[in-house]
Amino acid sequence: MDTPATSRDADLLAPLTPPQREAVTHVDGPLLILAGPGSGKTRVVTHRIAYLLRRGIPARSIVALTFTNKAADEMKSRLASLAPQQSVWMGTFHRFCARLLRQYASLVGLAENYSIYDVADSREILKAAIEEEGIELTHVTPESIAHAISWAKNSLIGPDDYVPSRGRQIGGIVERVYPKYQKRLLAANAVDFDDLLMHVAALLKENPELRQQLDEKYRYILVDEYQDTNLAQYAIVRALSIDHPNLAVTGDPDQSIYGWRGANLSNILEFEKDFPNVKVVRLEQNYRSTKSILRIADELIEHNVRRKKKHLFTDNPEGDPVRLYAYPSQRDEAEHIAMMIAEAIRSGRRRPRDFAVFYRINALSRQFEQALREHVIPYQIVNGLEFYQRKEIKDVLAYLHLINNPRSEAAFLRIVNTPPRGIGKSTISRLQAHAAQHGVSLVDAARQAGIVPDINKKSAIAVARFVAMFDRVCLVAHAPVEEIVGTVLAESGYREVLENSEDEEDQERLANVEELLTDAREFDMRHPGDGQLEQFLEETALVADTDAWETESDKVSLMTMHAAKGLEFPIVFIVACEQGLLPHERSMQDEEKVEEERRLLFVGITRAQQELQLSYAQYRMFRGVLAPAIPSPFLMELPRQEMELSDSATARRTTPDWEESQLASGEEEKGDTSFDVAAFDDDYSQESPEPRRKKKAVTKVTGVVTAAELLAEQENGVKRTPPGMFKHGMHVTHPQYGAGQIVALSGEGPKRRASVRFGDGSERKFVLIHADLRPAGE
DNA sequence: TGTGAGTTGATTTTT
DNA sequence: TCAACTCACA
Repeated sequence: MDTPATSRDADLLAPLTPPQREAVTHVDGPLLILAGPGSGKTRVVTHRIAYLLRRGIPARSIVALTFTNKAADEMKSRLASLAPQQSVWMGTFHRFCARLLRQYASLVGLAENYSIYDVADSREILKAAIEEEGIELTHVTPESIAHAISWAKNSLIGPDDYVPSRGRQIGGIVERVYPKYQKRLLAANAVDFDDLLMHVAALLKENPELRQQLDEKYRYILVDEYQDTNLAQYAIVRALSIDHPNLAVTGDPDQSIYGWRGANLSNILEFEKDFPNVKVVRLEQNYRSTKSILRIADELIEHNVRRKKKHLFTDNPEGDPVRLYAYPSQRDEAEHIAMMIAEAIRSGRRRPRDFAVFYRINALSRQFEQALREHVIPYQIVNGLEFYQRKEIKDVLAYLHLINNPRSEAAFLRIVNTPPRGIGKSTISRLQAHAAQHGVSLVDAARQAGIVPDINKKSAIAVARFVAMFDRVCLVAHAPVEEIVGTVLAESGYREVLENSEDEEDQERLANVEELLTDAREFDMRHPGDGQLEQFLEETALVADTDAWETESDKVSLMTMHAAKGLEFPIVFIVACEQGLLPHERSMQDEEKVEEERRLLFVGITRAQQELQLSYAQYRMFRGVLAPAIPSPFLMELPRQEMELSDSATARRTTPDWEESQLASGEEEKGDTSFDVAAFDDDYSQESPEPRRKKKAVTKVTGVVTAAELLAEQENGVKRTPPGMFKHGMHVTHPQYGAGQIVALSGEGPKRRASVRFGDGSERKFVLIHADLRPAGE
């Protein structure tokens, strides 16, 4: 098969560097491409597929597996321009498995019309399983049980093989709940996300002939983001590459950020051991970022131990120094960034789409949304309540799910009384009991509602009406999807309820439901012919939030660093680089997790092409409490001497600014943020130069004065309001700052502290027994 | 059975 | 902060 490259291939190979070319022209045998950020990985993969096709390998023998739909789409469109008319299967692991499972469902105890449950559906089933076992959750949450089960599935540990690790309370619970949960899923003819992988892995393991057949069918397999594969994915790919080990994987251990989802870094670190005669290609030249950005990234990631060393380099220009900014508060952070963006756009230097703001957790997006709105800058958020997660959409889809798979427990529970039709909680649990007792589905139990004990006549009639309605919509099960959705909306009364509602939100819901109709229509056009309901449901189940991101629109992008993987932007702001957030508090105990957090920041940094700013706030409101923030320890690992720091006083100081600012964050007695805003004087604080300058002066004094103030207070016999008097939301006055309102209280006794927001928008913390803070009007 | 007020409790990342 | 859950009442 391996014919050498010819001059015919010049168009394909000419634009490539030698290492890239080496990877592209590798045809048979395992191939490991270690691709640093911005090293042209997608280009290599697509060019290689085009090259394989030119060598006469049929398109149907090639499969490209990606992590996200977005990545698959990107690959598809790139390949389309290289090798038009050729349809190579590209998609996510989950989609690939869903498709296989459709075909071989019976081998794992499912019917081919199985449902794919999303996280919310799965959670409902899990709760039911927990209840069934009669477990009182005291120290564990359904969340943690779900995580343990997910972990087990990704590690290919079935419900009957689960052995709890000793000493952990949760283990025993999982051991009991996992089999019940799995039984329920099978009874409902449903799978969760993890099952898609686990079932297929089991399928391949237990059916050698089928494995061989599929190995033969998919002779050339490419896996993108290999560093993020888990054991199940590894097993699947491995099983399909025994007779034809033409497995090409690309990845970067330094960009592995899904350990919490079971990704196993060993998969890539030990690829060379797993597959003999591996061809290894390293792509280390970066075409994306400036030298200064790349150096920052490199220095940071050097602090990780568990990695393959590599040296990133670029021919790109040096570029501006990376900025490291400290802000007094999150509000200042958002405001300043929005202002810089607004300014760059107004001057015509930049367009909104040139900018991206990254944060660790979605909850941090609000400040930035608000600030961008105030500056009338268009933006898009990758996350939020994604379309298919909205209640009204899930409701309507649940009808479709139940039509497609009448055994689905989650779908039944969701719609049986949506919209309200007089079927209450007790009736439903009686139906559930009846279903469990007689081993029938909930729909069938509902059919027998008349004979179920304890269900009164009124309720039984309501249930009968529901069943009749369900049977009516089932009549159109094989119609085009748009027609099914239309019938559901009409027959269920869902549309009527929304139309007659006064609630404005319901009008929005109605619009969303109409949008779903449009979706269905588009789907029908793409899939002519009837009976496509199942495929429509599969598509909707496997789309992710990140897929909604619009590449083309001219907007500022807001997203988590996880969502940013695989993207690039001219200017990037990474915000809230604070301990507890980055690294996240749940990762701080474990050095391996800290390394993953470091990689996450590495991913964020390496998205930037021309400019990068890292920032943190000294006070942050989180979960409704204002607390001092400590800069992320990762920031201290960066070469700060070559970065632009926001604190202009730094140069004058002999002590490193760092320790001091940390100290300041912890020392509330100063009564101020002790933040040097001098660096902002030019652009930022112009809107209100007076309060700012005053604040700066105050900073210098209060730190020293607190004690003296206390002394003076004693001498003068000034009466302080007792700390106990202060209440949340109370209006207060301060001799220096004027009128304000208490936004948070913390601590007890002499340490009792209050956060006060003043008229100028600033927030300050006071130790109440020290500060001359009085209730307003006294 | 449905609704609304009030309380509590928990807060990451995503196919 | 905010969503989920409880509980009382219509």
